[in-house]
Amino acid sequence: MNAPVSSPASTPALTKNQSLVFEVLNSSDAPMSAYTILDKLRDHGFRAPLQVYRALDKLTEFGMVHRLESLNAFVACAHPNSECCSTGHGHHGTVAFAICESCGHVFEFHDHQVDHRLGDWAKGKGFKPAKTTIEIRGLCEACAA
Amino acid sequence: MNAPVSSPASTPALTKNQSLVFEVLNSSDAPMSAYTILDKLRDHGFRAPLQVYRALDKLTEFGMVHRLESLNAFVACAHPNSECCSTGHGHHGTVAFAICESCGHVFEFHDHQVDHRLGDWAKGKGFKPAKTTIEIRGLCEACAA
DNA sequence: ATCAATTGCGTTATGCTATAACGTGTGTCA
DNA sequence: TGACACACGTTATAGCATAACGCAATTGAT
Repeated sequence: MNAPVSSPASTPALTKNQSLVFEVLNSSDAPMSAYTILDKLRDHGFRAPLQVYRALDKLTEFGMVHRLESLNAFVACAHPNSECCSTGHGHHGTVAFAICESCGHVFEFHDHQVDHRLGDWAKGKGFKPAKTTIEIRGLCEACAA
Repeated sequence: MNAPVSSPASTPALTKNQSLVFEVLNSSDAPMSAYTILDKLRDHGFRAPLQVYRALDKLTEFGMVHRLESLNAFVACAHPNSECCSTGHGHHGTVAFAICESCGHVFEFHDHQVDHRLGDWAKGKGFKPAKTTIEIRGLCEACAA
């Protein structure tokens, strides 16, 4: 009984572990590390980091979760139904993040011009992009005040 | 005899450890992790990670070294004398990196329009950027062939 | 039906990345 | 000369991530 469970349709069917991990991330205001997620799920039978990492890998592949490289942490996608996400297949955008170093809040956004500009640079150099990371660390409006 | 040694002028005076770490990074084609640097410097008396991390912190502050967040690794700045670098003070740019996942080579570049665009987004949101990371992972021209 | 391939899962062990906390020596400068 | 700042060395520990094993369930082709 480890197979994915059918679900409402739009989002891919998630397994139990994937759902649990996503729930935890999705109800958090701030990014969480894999180990923090693990701790939140001990009551649900999670014992080892790999259980979390495996779920995170899939969720990331589905475009439901993003990894923040500068934080070694993860957030639920803020625009789950937009085409900007999903590494899996047809997408046309890179997601950018602004991360408040005071309150931890993450703003996710997308900018076509930045995309095009980076894409043009790559074209000019013959570089084939696979994944692009854009992260702005700083202070959000509320915290900068 | 632990104080910085005076040097040619343009670059800040580096201590012995800082020079050693910078030399290692600067003569490498690809980014290196702190621990790889440590191994390269065992012959020079390095014993502990902190010796490397402390030097890297300073070199980064001087703008002579960049940290690649998506790799947990470090590279020597490719444009040491440009104003684009140096987190320390007056600079106007964010550096972007294209990282070849096959050969490991890193291309460092700068794009004002990307900068402005991200800056505009931040202004609009009242977000105060402190440090911006832009990293494109993919395949360089030679490796994509 | 059944066998092979695939995928998810659980567990143990391990490896890599980074920092805390302590004490030492040295140069600066009021 | 005493307070301070800074670089350094060492030990210990914290935090992030994956390798390698074996089992269970599902899928799909023959």
